[in-house]
Amino acid sequence: MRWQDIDQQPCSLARSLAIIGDNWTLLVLRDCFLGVRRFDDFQQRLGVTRHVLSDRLRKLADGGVLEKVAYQERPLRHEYRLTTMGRDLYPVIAHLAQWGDKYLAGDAGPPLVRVHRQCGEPLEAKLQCSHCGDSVEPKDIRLEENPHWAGQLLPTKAG
Amino acid sequence: MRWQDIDQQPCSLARSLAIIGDNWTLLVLRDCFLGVRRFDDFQQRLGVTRHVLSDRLRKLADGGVLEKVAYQERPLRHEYRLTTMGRDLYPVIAHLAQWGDKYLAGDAGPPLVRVHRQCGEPLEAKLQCSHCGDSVEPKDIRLEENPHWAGQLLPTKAG
DNA sequence: ACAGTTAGTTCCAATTCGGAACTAATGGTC
DNA sequence: GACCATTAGTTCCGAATTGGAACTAACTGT
Repeated sequence: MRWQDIDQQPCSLARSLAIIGDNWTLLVLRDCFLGVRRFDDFQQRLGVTRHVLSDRLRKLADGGVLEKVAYQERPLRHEYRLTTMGRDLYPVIAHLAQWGDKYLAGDAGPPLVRVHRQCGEPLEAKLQCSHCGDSVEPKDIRLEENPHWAGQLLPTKAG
Repeated sequence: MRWQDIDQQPCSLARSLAIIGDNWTLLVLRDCFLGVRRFDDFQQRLGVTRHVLSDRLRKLADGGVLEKVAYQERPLRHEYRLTTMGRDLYPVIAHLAQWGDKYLAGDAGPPLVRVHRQCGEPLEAKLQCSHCGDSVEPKDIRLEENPHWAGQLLPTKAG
């Protein structure tokens, strides 16, 4: 199977990765959350080649994560802004950065600290059930298959 | 800059992506959380080619996300198991799958529902501050640079 | 002796990437 | 008017990676 066909899978993770799972794409989104909006700014901060950046921005815009907005005419110029759909990816990025802070920081410690403005404390994100408020680990989750794909999604004991 | 050098960046997200940001890798981890452990099972479920799978499993093991454990000798066979570091990626996968459920599900709805065993309700993950308990959005976060990289990480207004 | 199992490795053509140069549309300066 | 600067890309080429298939290694069972 080719990676580009991964969005055909009946799996929400696979479909998400079809939009944001390419190399460089999550770093583009990191910079979006830092306020970067213009092509050359992305290119200089990331060091990615221009045609790869062009491809990734197009995929993000096609996927609805970013929107391309004209910020001037004569000459016509566009910038890229997060949509609501894009802003909803913030928890993914926050958890991934926190994981890197925990396991991959060097001697100087984490490069950035994310401070919660309202309470002034560094953010410590945990996976919590918003129904009961308890924190959630993998073993606390039971998966229920949508009957439409019954028996096709989960591995069997046989392998 | 080459993607393979991205782990040199002073950015926790970039360093995380150096381990788990390649195509297919997060789908390998999805299957790990479903209990898949063996090479051929990953290969058949994912449809990825064998040498790419081999490469990704090696990177995950080298990165400390999976450990390679012998489950028999004569002939020697290994399986891949999540480490604590690997299990700590569950929030990333849960949020990403939830995002796909919300924005990318087809007419039949999300393929899987993640039920919190303790309370019996479907998991609705939100980014929350574990200090004050409030839910957190991008605009609620202020970034503080580690002085070691002062002025080098965040974009300037000038671009 | 021969098929089956499991975890890979090897080979090749096709695709994608990294690096650099180039284009297009326009404004500002000498 | 000629020339440089800005911005967002596109084009070109050699190198690296991928997808697909076949092959290897080390056994077990019949």
